[in-house]
Amino acid sequence: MNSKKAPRAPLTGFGTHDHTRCKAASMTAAEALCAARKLQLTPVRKRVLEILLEAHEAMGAYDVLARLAAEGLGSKPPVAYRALGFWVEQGLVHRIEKLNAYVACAHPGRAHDAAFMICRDCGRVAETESQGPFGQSAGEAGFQIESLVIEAEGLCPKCIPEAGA
Amino acid sequence: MNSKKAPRAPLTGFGTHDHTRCKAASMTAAEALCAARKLQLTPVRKRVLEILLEAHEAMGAYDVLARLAAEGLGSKPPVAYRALGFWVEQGLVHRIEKLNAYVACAHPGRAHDAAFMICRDCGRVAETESQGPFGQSAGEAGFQIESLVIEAEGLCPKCIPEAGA
DNA sequence: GGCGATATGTTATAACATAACAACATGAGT
DNA sequence: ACTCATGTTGTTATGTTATAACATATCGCC
Repeated sequence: MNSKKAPRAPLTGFGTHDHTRCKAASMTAAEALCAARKLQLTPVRKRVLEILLEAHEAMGAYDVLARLAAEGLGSKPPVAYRALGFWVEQGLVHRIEKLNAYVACAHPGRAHDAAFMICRDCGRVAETESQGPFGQSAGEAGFQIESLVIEAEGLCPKCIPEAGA
Repeated sequence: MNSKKAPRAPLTGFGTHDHTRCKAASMTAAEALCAARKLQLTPVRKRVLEILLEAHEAMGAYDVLARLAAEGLGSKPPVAYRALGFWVEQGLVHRIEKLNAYVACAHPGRAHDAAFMICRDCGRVAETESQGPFGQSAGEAGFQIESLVIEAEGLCPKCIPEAGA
C-alpha cells in the first residue's frame, strides 16, 4: 500500500530487528524453560516453535501442520494442535483469537499479559504488554481474572496512508 | 466448588436487574438507530436481536440460527451470520472472540469499547467498558486502532469457591 | 414497467478444532 | 530384563464455526 521511511525500532513492535538473534534467544529460553519445568522438548514441539519463530508472524494451526507434514513430523491436526497448545500453556506462544492463529511470544521468559496490534492491511502482528484494561471494574465486580485477551485491529505505521501524499 | 450448573439467572454485569426493561430499552434503541442511519429493521434482524436480548447471554451463531429456524425465519448459516454481522457493525451486538459467540450490547447507544469478563465455570459474560489497554504503546508504535477486543476469562463472584465454606 | 439497491434463500465448501483410541517411548522400581 | 505408569505421538472420525457464490425476492424511485 505504502511505505516510506524505516521506523525506529521499538523492541517489539512494527519495527525491524535482528531476527536471527531473536530466534536463537527464544529457542534458548524454551530449552531452559523445559529443563526447569521438567518438560520434554520433543522434535515436534521444538520444530513447531522454530516454525513460528522463523515465520515471525501469526500462523494458522493448519499452516503449521503443513510445514510439519512436509518434514515428515506429523500430518494430522491433533499433532499441530497439541504442540501449539503445549507452547501456549508454557507462555511461549500466544493465540490470536481474532485471527484463529498462533504467534511466537516476543518476550519469552517474562511473565506478562500480552496485548496485540493486528494490521488489517498487511496482516502483521505486534506484541506489547497490557496496561491493565479493566481498571478497577473487575475487582469491583468480584471477578477473578485468570487470563486475558487484548487485541487491537487497525493499521500499522507502514499501512497508514500518508496524510500529505 | 461450583460446577456445571445451568446458567439462567438474568444479570447485567454479574448482578441481577430488570430484564424486561433492559430488553425493551435495547429494542427501542435499535429502532432509533436504524431510523437515524436509514437502515432496515427487517424481521430477521429484529428477531435476531430479540433472541440475543432474551437469552441475555452469549450465543453461538448456530444457536441463534436454530431459534430462527424454529420460527421459520431462516435455516441456513448465512442468514444468521448476516444478521449478527449487521448488529455487530451497528454496535448493538458484540462478538466474544474467545467463545466464538455473540451477545447483545449492555450499553446500547453509548459509543464505547467493550470489555468482557467470561466465567469459565458458569459461562456467563459480563460487559464493562475498557480502560485503554494499550496506554501509550499503540500511539508510540504509530498504530491506528480501529477496533478492540478485550476479554478476561476467570471466575465470576458466584463461582469463586468461598474461602470459609 | 424497468432499474438499482438491499436483503434473504440456498448450495456447497472452507476453515478451525477436538474426542477417542491405538501405538510407542521412557524411566522407575523390582 | 520385566512390568508398570506416564507422557507423547499417530490416526480415524467427526464436530463446530464461517464464508463464497449465486439465485430469488422486495422496495423505492424515475
